[in-house]
Amino acid sequence: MPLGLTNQEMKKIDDVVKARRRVKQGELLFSHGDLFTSLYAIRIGFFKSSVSSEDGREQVIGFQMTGEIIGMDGIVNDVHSCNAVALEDAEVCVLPFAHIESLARELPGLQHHIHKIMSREIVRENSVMMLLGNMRAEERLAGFLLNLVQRLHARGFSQSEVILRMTREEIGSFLGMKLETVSRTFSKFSDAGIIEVKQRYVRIIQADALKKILNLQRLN
Amino acid sequence: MPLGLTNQEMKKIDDVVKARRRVKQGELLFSHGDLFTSLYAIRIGFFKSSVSSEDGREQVIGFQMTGEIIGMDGIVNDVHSCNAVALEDAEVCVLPFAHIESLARELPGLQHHIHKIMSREIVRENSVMMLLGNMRAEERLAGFLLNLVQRLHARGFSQSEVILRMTREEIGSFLGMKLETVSRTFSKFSDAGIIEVKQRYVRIIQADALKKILNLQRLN
DNA sequence: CGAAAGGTTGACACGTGTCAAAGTGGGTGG
DNA sequence: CCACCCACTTTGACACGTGTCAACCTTTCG
Repeated sequence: MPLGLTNQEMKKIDDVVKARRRVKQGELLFSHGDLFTSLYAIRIGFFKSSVSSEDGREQVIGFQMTGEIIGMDGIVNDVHSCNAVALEDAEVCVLPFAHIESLARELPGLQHHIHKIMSREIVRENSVMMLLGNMRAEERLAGFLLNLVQRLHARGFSQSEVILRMTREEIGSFLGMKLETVSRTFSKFSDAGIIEVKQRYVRIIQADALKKILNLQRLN
Repeated sequence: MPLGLTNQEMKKIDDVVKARRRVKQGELLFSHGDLFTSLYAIRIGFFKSSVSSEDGREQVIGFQMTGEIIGMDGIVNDVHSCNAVALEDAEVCVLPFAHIESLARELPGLQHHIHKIMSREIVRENSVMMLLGNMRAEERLAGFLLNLVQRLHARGFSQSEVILRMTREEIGSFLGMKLETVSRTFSKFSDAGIIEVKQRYVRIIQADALKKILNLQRLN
C-alpha cells in the first residue's frame, strides 16, 4: 500500500486486514468449489496454486510468496476455481472482498491498487503462456529459476541461493514437463557449471548463462 | 451491464462509452509499449492478443470476439505489454480507464462488474495453462474448437459451423504447437468423421467425440 | 531403524518439430 | 473481368526432444 493516505484512511484499511489465518504445510487455503469470500495476502510462507482437469490431472499455475495476493480466481463466479496449498507453514491476512470493494469506493488509491494487482496477475500469466507455448525444457527451467531468485531477492533473500519449497514434480507441472525432465535439466545445468544443485538446494553460479539460455533460445 | 441501474446512472455509463474506434483487418488496436489509457469493448470483429519474447517469437495468448474486453494488461504499468490485432475489420468502444474508475466508485454494480471481468480473464488464462502444460495436440485442438463454437453460439451463431478468422500458424501459436501439427490434427479429426474441414471452414459433426478427446485424455 | 517419499539416471519409445514439395484459394493489377 | 501471384494449407519423410518405465540412491520422519 504505497499511497499517501491519512491516518484515518490507514485505519480503515487496517480494520479490513485484521483477520489472520494460519495454514500448515500441505494444507489447503482454499480449493476448487469453495465459496469465494476473501482475497488472501500472504504474510509468511510459500504457496502453490493449481487447477485440475476433470480426469484428475493437475496443472500448477503459480507459486506465491510473502506479500503476494491470491484468491482472485474466485471473484467471477463467487466460487474458487483453483486450489491453494501451503508448501510450508504459512500465515495469511484474510481480506473480505465485500469490505475491500466498499473501501475501494472511498479510496481511489486503494481502488487503483487492486486493479493493478489483478492486471499484474494477468500479465504474469501471459508470460507463463509464452513459457509453456514457445520454450524448450532448458529455457523453461532457466526462466523459472531466474524469476524465483529475482522475487526472493526483492524480499531481501540471496539472489544466488535458494532452498526450493516444491518438489520436482510440482516444478514440472508448472513448467509443463515431467519430473524426470526437470531433474535431468537440473543435472545438465549443474554439469555445465551454471548452477549447483543438491536436492532442494540450488545455487546459481552463472546467472548470465541462465539469461542467455532464456533469450537466445534457438541459437545453440 | 446486466444491473439494476437508474436512467441517470445508465446515462453516465453511456457517456464514458461514447467513443468508438475502427480497426481494419491486420491493424493493431494497441501494441507492446503503447501507453495505457483505455480498455476496449469489442463491438464488431475478431481480435488476437499476443506477447513476444525478446528474441522475436510470438505467443498468441487469446482470441477475442464481440462483447469481450481487452487491454487489461496495461493497467499495472500504465503501458501495454501485449499486442492486439484485428483479424477482420472491427470496431471497439474506447473506455478511458480513469473515467471507468471514477464511475466505479459511484456505482458498486459497475465496480463489481469490472472485478469480475478481470477475474474471468485470470480464470480463462488458468485453463489455457492447463491446456498448454498438460495436453497433447489432439486434446488442445479439441478444446480450442469446443471453446470457440461455444462462445460463438452464445452470440447467436451456429454451434456446429465456423469460419475461422485465424491462420493455422496463429492457432498453433495459441496452442503451443507448429502449424503443420495443427493441420495434421485437423486432418486426423476429419478422417475420423468428427469434423469437416476445408481451409478456414470447419463443421463439427460429432461434438461428443471432441468432448471425449478432451476429457479422457490418456485412455486411448 | 525401517519405510516412504522424493530425486537421479539410463534405455528406449513416441509425439511433435523440421524441412521440403505440392495443392488451394483469394486478392489485385493489367 | 480474368489470370496470375502470393499467402495459406496440406502432406510426407525423417529427426529430435521429451515422455515412459525401471532401477537405484538419498533424505526425512515416525
